[in-house]
Amino acid sequence: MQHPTGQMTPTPMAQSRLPAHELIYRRLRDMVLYGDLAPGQAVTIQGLTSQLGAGMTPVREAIRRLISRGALETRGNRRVSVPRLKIEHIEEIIQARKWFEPHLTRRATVRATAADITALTGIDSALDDAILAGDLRGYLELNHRFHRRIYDMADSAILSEMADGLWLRFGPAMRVVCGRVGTQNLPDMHKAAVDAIGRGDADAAAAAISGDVLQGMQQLRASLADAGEVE
Amino acid sequence: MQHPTGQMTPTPMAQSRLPAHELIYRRLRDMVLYGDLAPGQAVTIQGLTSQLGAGMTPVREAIRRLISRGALETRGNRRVSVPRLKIEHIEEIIQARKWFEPHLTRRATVRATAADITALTGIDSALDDAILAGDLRGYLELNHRFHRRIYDMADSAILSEMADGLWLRFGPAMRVVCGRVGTQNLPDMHKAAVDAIGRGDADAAAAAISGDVLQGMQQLRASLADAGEVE
DNA sequence: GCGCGAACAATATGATCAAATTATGCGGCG
DNA sequence: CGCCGCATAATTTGATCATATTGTTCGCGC
Repeated sequence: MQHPTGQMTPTPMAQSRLPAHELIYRRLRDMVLYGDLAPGQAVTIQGLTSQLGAGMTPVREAIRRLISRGALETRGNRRVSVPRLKIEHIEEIIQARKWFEPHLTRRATVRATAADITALTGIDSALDDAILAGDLRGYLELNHRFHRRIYDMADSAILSEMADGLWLRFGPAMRVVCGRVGTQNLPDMHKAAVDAIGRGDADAAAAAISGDVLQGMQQLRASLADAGEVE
Repeated sequence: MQHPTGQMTPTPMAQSRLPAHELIYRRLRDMVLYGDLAPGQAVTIQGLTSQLGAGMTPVREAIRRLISRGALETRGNRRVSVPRLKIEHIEEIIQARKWFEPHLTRRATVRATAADITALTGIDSALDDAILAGDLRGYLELNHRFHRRIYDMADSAILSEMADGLWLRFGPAMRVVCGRVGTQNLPDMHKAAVDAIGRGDADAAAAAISGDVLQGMQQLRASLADAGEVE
């Protein structure tokens, strides 16, 4: 029962008794995560207060939290904007995910319940639909949800939070790249992963997830190397 | 009302005026990091406003940032306190550092300059003094500075930030443990590490740092396993 | 043991101040 | 006569605060 920082939304059944700064944070986080905010775009605090109809303080706190997680950055002295992902930062993210993802997948595999398997299968099925429909936003959201479900299964609060934080960094760039490439030839080794997890084969599951992640990250890197700038 | 009589920041040079929320954040972070706040201790926002002589908004933002990094937690619904490190969380931190530290050390080794070596040597020398003097706070601070200097040398903004964030989680517990054990028999494989970095021997450097970190973390785990509760 | 209310602490707002960016106007130079 | 650069004004935006509001805790009387 611990999501005090609120970077994870475990259940969609959220209590509406949550403070405003928490709600604002989640909305802003999702906007970053699923590409509603473009890389380089400025994020003004007063713009958000009017756009979201909220007061200044909750918005400020939400922005600070996003900055703290690397989802936003302060440029120059005070202005805040969505970071433009640099090539060396992608390298770092690749290195990190190359360790985090198989590690968490292994732990998830040995802890997986039947409910977990059906949940993963369901998410992946919905993800296929989104791909076929060309629903970019749906793809991004379901893909993230798939991986985060595995994080949750791993029962590693700290490591999951760290791995999840990486998504905030490549989210905006991912949106741009997918918008260019299209949703058709996106990596999807999810079925192999779910299968391996269901069999309890941690090695195979870790390999499948690693392959999935690596493929996606390398596509991101390649697309970003082409057009060094993404606006 | 309160005009800063001067920017007498101890070590850094002429730092242009940083916003209050940034200064408060750093002070609070250091308090967590070096054990001025005990695990489980409550952190009230109004207490800090009066203690630090600051307004509410900067304090709130600083606290949010610390929560976001796992340095503080919201207990129940609203109250904020320093987290009590649980044994399973230590396991996670150990796993993470077991990957982060050698990775960053390798990168640091191939990028090390002469200035880096002298800096590391200087920090480690001061650290020895602190140990001899039984200066616990000095030990904690210099030990952290030593490792963070290596992070900086690795030139990996994202990974460094993640690795550094882990310190916020075990900082308070580390203080308690060191207070019990004393500063004498604390791990210090720093000299071997600096030596290896100076030789450009990435493998040896990574091994030394790994040993140093593992030793410290295992001591932490052992001490915490003894007295499950730390007050 | 169980409400009830007082005290306390966090949440949220809008006002106010300060900084930075953009717009503007003036004079000199080509 | 028109263009450029610099200085200054205007506007936008961020930082901070005092205060009102809301929710939580805890002691007191029943």
